[in-house]
Amino acid sequence: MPPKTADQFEEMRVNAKGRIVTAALKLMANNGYHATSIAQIAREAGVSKGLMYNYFSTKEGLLVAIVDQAMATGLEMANHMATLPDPALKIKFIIEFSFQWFTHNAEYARMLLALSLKVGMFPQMQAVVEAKIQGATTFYESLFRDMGYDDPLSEAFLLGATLDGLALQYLSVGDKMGLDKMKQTLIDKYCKPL
Amino acid sequence: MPPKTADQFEEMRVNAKGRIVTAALKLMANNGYHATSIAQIAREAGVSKGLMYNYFSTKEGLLVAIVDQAMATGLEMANHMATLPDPALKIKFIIEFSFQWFTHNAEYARMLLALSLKVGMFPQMQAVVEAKIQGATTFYESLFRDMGYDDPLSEAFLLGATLDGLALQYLSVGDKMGLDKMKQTLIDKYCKPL
Amino acid sequence: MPPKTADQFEEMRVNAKGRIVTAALKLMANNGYHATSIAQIAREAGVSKGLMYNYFSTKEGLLVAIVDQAMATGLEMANHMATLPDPALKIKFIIEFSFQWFTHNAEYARMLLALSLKVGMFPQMQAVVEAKIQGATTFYESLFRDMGYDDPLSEAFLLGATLDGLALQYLSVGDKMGLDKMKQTLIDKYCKPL
Amino acid sequence: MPPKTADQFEEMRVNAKGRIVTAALKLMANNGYHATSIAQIAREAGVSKGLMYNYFSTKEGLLVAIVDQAMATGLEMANHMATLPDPALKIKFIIEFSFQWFTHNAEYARMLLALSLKVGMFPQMQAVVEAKIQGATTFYESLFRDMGYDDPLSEAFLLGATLDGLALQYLSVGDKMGLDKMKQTLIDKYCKPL
DNA sequence: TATGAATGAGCATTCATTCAT
DNA sequence: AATGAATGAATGCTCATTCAT
Repeated sequence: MPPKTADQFEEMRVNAKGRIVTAALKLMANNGYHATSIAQIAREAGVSKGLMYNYFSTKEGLLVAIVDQAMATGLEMANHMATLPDPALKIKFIIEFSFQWFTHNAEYARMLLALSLKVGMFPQMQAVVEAKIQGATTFYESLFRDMGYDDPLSEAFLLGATLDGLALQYLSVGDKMGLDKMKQTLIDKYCKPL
Repeated sequence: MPPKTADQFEEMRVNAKGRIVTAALKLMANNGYHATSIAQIAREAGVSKGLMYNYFSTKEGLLVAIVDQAMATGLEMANHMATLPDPALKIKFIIEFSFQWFTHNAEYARMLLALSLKVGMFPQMQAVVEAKIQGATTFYESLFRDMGYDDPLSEAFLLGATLDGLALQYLSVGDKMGLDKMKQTLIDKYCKPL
Repeated sequence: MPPKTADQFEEMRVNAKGRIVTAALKLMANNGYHATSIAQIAREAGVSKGLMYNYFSTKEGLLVAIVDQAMATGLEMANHMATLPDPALKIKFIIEFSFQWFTHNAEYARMLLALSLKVGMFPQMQAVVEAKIQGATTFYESLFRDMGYDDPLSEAFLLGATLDGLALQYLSVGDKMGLDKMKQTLIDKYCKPL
Repeated sequence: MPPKTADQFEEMRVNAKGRIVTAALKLMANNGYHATSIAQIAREAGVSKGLMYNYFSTKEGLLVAIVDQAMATGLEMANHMATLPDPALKIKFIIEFSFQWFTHNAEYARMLLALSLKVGMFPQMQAVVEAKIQGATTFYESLFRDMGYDDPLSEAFLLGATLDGLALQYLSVGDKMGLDKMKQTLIDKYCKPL
């Protein structure tokens, strides 16, 4: 047996850690944070319960890692959006992407929304989340400015809040409002030339 | 004939029940429903765990009592609104009342928002909440119709979602957005003649 | 053994103690001792929980009272049997009465049988039960002697055990054995002239 | 690869599981299923409450394990019996073994008897127990058929019931009946040529 | 790095019993 | 003799976390 290189160990570590995060993400997205036990995650990841505590000191630590991973989704959206030619299309894309996302990742969205209400309890997360919102808002603002809005910052906040609120209502009472029509109304509102 | 009078018993009941509800409200608002245990509530209320089950058959039953109490706030708003002369003023009042309410009852609002994300877990509550939302939406719709909006139902949903979303963001990251300005923007948007 | 007078029955109905015992008997017979709560008994008897402790110092005390009452059933059988002309008919009657009783008072029988297995835990009851068995056995023995059996005492024990055993099996797995046929077999065995 | 070897883990499991079953058996036999708490069993086994749920998913599961173990005793009897040359001897052996068993395993027998009265409450067990009884009865029937009885099935049931009934009486009031004589009477009854 | 047996505090709920009146 | 609010210990069960190896 040749001695393992530091690289190999590192790769294993990353592997196990990655498998754990992936498993936790999947389970928590489907069932929520409280309803997902460490034992389930370990089983899903094909790893022992004990090992999880080598990488994450608590269940909450795992949660933070998951939220980090969730940010990747935002990135994906941003990348695609960069290819679109004008601000109206970009906003249209944001709206459509949001609806698509929270309807197709309902439990995940539910978890993140619930989490955001407890954000004060997780100081580590607070900063990350705030930076994210800040970034998004600044970007939305620039879009609204390009479109010639009077108060692009307020519009940016409002659009963000409205999308969050729609997700919230969808997740609590389902599609009572006619989501497709709602989406169209929103697009009409924001993407027409002023 | 009874060794304690009916009045005495009634007083005891009202007293104890009130203490329990108050304690439960305070704790659940601060920590959430799941993170609040029956034992904590009993301790805070200065009452034995067992007694709670004289008044509420389950933990969920206690929750329902609290939410019912919350509904009273909505009634208060509705009653005041009825005295206002025209739809634009009514909508203005709704917006102002909402901002006022979620900033001055932050922990309460946090609880209700978090709860709405778990509403599927509380079958007893689902129906009550949905009926309430339905009623409010219908009323908002009539206001927008009176104001001559093309699609008053969609506008009603949108306003509700936006207010929820603003509360959500306020509760998670605080007043990063300039709530007062936001409120004005919203009022301008909705209460001007078309 | 005079029959109960109408006065005695009336008194029981009016009398709180009587109502409690009657209620306890009914509930425990239907649902068993453990599954019957003091609160249920009080409700059924139309009496407060507190009052029950004026008459019975514990739930077990109530149990003893019930078993006493159960003895009345045995008396009823004895009285009827006394009118029958010969030992074979008496034994036939005992057998038929037993089958009739444990099939029509299944939960009551279940409770008494279960109780007899715990008899050591209720010293008060032990003596009563033993006296009862002793009396019955002596009587059975005299019947078998009259019928000319070699070892009437053993036959008496055996018949008692067999009837208990049949009740036990009926109560645990139901009528897998064909109770009617079983009864006939038993009658043929014991009531034919030797 | 594992840091404790599989063998080590296996040994721990067997050890702990055995201690739990032993403790549960002792306590339930003495006090009954309902009167024995998980906490008591854990204390008696020198194990934490939580650990019990590594091995038995519910209290009833533990019960099933105990009853399964009891079934082994029946097997022992069956195996020995198979070596006997003729049906009369086999029946004699069954009778002697039964007496031997319930007098020397009194508390165990008490538990199983009490349990059989509650079998409806344990759906898992119902089927197992019924299958076992069915098998035994069929076998007894074949013995009585070989001995030329008219109605071997009824005789099989009757013998089973009588043995159960004798155990019941022995366990509730002790050896008032002269068990040795009783055994002889029973053997005389069943094992003589017709 | 990795295991999984073991822990123990915690959970919601039940119920026989007490007690001030 | 009678009430029923109040108690508190107990129940079966869960699960994040620890630890010897």
